[in-house]
Amino acid sequence: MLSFIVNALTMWQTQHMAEPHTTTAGSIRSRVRAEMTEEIKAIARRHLAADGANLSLRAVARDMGMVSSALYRYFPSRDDLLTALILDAYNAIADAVERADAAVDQADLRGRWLSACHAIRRWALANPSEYALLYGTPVPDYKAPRDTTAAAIRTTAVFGRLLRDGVASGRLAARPGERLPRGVRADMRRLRGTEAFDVPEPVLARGMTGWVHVFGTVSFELFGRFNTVIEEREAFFDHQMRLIADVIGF
Amino acid sequence: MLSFIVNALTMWQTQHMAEPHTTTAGSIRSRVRAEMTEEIKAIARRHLAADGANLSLRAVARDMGMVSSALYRYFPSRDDLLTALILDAYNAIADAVERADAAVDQADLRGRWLSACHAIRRWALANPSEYALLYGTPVPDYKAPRDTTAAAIRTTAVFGRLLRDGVASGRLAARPGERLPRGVRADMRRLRGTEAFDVPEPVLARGMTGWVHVFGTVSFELFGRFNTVIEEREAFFDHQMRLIADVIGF
DNA sequence: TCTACTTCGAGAGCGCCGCTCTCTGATACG
DNA sequence: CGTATCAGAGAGCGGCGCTCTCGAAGTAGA
Repeated sequence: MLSFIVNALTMWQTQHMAEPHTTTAGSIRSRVRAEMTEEIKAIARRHLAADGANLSLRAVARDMGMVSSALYRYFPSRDDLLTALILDAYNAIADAVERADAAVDQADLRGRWLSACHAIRRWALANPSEYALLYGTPVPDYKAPRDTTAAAIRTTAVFGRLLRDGVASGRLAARPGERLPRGVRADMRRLRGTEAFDVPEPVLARGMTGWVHVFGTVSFELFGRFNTVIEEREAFFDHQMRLIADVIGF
Repeated sequence: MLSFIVNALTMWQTQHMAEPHTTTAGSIRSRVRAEMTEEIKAIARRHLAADGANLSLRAVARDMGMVSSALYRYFPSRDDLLTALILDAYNAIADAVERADAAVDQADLRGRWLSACHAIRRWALANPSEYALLYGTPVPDYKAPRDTTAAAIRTTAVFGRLLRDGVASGRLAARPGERLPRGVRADMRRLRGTEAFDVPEPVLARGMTGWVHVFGTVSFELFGRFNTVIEEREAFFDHQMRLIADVIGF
């Protein structure tokens, strides 16, 4: 089906043969290959949105106008295609959250927190199947490759920066008499080793409450726990996030 | 395979023929049928625990020593088998939570809250696949039958009773100046219509923070978000639930 | 007790699925 | 220009959910 792209690029190459070194032959193949890969992912995303997590390679291949075995030239297995989608999704939600955070006056910690939280919810509602891929039930024995965890941390790092900015501005600090249980304290201390989360242990612990609560609330809404319970979901979400902002100290 | 049960029961019936009315012939069939149904569910649960949510009817049938089509005498489809498992699981976790709540001095609201929360986490850790079935990504176009929602509410009703007992004892009340956004207030007022949740709107709203946070924390742990982040998970969970107890007012 | 009816399991088969292997024709390159 | 590389097609494997038909066995009523 997409052979017209190949043909077009081949014609393009032929027309420009007089100018060598602008593009090697190899890079043409790889460009076509990259475009095909992107189109496969785009179609796969459409199927994901339509049919939920039961992504069928054969259905994607049909939509591409190719036979299923041909897809294996681009992704060695269904899991690898899913991994690619997951990686893209992690980066997409991180982009959204980073943008939302940056759109607010950097001194307004509470505003940045709320903006970031709503960005997560909006992205999740707009891309429910992809959100479920990231934050829902993990696929049975799917082992997340290293790249995905690196992309996953981008979103949480935004919250880490919020905490650090809060500490830097004096807004956030360990409260007098605030003590953490030994085990919690040990984990928080270890996490401080990561530069993005280098804040006093009690502050970090409160931040994790927020981290859990944002995604917990979004997942509850998306996974249907609010059906027949909460009607005004954006209002409820906003209220919850403000309440947690108070807990954190924003 | 299980024809030995049929045979045994038939023999039993033959031996007791002198005493009519103790068991009608029809009830023998239905007893065997009930035992078969239970065994199918038991095997299905084992498969669920082993292979995750990709439950295969054919595999269950193989373990039962029957051909796959025979299973359809007991469950009209794979979804119906899953529904049965879900229903059982809702009741199992509700049993655990109710027991945990009842095990603590009824006047000790904070203790009851913590006991119930830990019961949820313990049950989830002991039955991860079933927990995922209940609180994880919903199956694409699986429509939860009415029975399941009735069973699902048993667990949340425990938290409702906690709130009501708190209000009755004077421990919980709307705080001076505490106001809810219009949308949230409307939802809370509607929910008060359910007897189990008839507490002042602001108290109910705080209770829902707890509801979301318990399951949010458990899901995060179970779905792997704490990997390489939280090592001391029980301590972290306990800390989180105590923090939320403060928020609620327990 | 004999007969009509119900129930159950087996078997074959349908159209899906992920995945593999082999073959062919087009492209890239020395 | 010949050779090596690569993309796609096609056939096929075993597994899946599910349907239909058939015969054997159990049940119930005269």
